[in-house]
Amino acid sequence: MKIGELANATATNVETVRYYEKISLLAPPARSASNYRSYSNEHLARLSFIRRARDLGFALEAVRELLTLSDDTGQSCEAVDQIASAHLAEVERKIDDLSALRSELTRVIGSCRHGTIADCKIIESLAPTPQLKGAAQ
Amino acid sequence: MKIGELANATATNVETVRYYEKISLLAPPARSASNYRSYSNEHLARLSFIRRARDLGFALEAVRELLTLSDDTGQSCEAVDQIASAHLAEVERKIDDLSALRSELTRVIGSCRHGTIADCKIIESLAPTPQLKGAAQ
DNA sequence: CTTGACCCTGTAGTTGCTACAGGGTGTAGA
DNA sequence: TCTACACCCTGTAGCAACTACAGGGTCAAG
Repeated sequence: MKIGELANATATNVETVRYYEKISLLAPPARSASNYRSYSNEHLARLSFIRRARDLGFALEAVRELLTLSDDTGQSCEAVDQIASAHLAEVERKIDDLSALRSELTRVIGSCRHGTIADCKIIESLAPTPQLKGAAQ
Repeated sequence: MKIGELANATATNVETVRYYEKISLLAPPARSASNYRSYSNEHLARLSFIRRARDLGFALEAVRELLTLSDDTGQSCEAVDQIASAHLAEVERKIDDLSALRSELTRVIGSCRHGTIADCKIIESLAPTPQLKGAAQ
């Protein structure tokens, strides 16, 4: 199949497919007489795997490792579990960070009395020790 | 004060300070005889504002707008409120996305029976229609 | 007078794409 | 047959927000 069909089948951008080939995440396919890329079902399966992993938020380097591991069917899946767990931990860390951010933003926005900038509690909470402004250097 | 002192006072990287100057977020300071940057307290206040806004997750372009607005003390703070609220909405969207991701990852990892890759539920949940593998192209 | 900490400019790297520019190919309709 | 159009090719530059050099200069202490 041609690159456009593959891209379509996996909801991927054509440029992204070529990018994956460039960084050796996807093997270079055969070429037609007119130099068009010609993909096999193996390529389709591989790209689908990549897409699914990306949808789960895995970094490209993690996807690369997962792909390698998935080929080594006899090995224990400990390494896979480890990559996924590390990723989950990272996701949880981000959620915690963003939740703290949300609280703070909600608080700051909630204090806004919708007056002028001079009285704006949002600006105030950003401006540190405003009395310094214009002071000697 | 010199760039190192300013950086220290605001928990910022020296390179980041120069970067902010380059993108015109921070005004170019005076220079010493030996061409060292020499910052005023105004610069300190400005950079502290930037840092605080960045800590709250505002994009640099949003910070730029907030800085401009903060100088216009007579104006209504509606625009400020709007920027902050839009940012909060974005943060909430990200939290939702990550929460969904967490659920899915937890489910996938939880199904792992710690056997071989061939039986690995994590790999399986990434691999789409695995029976296609190696099929004709 | 040398060592070390600091400062300077400018450029390239990071992640994961996306968007051209400037070409070639293939097919369907007038 | 011509031509329009959708698709394909390579290569490079751009995005956010820094970070990390390379290859220099400055300054104070010992």
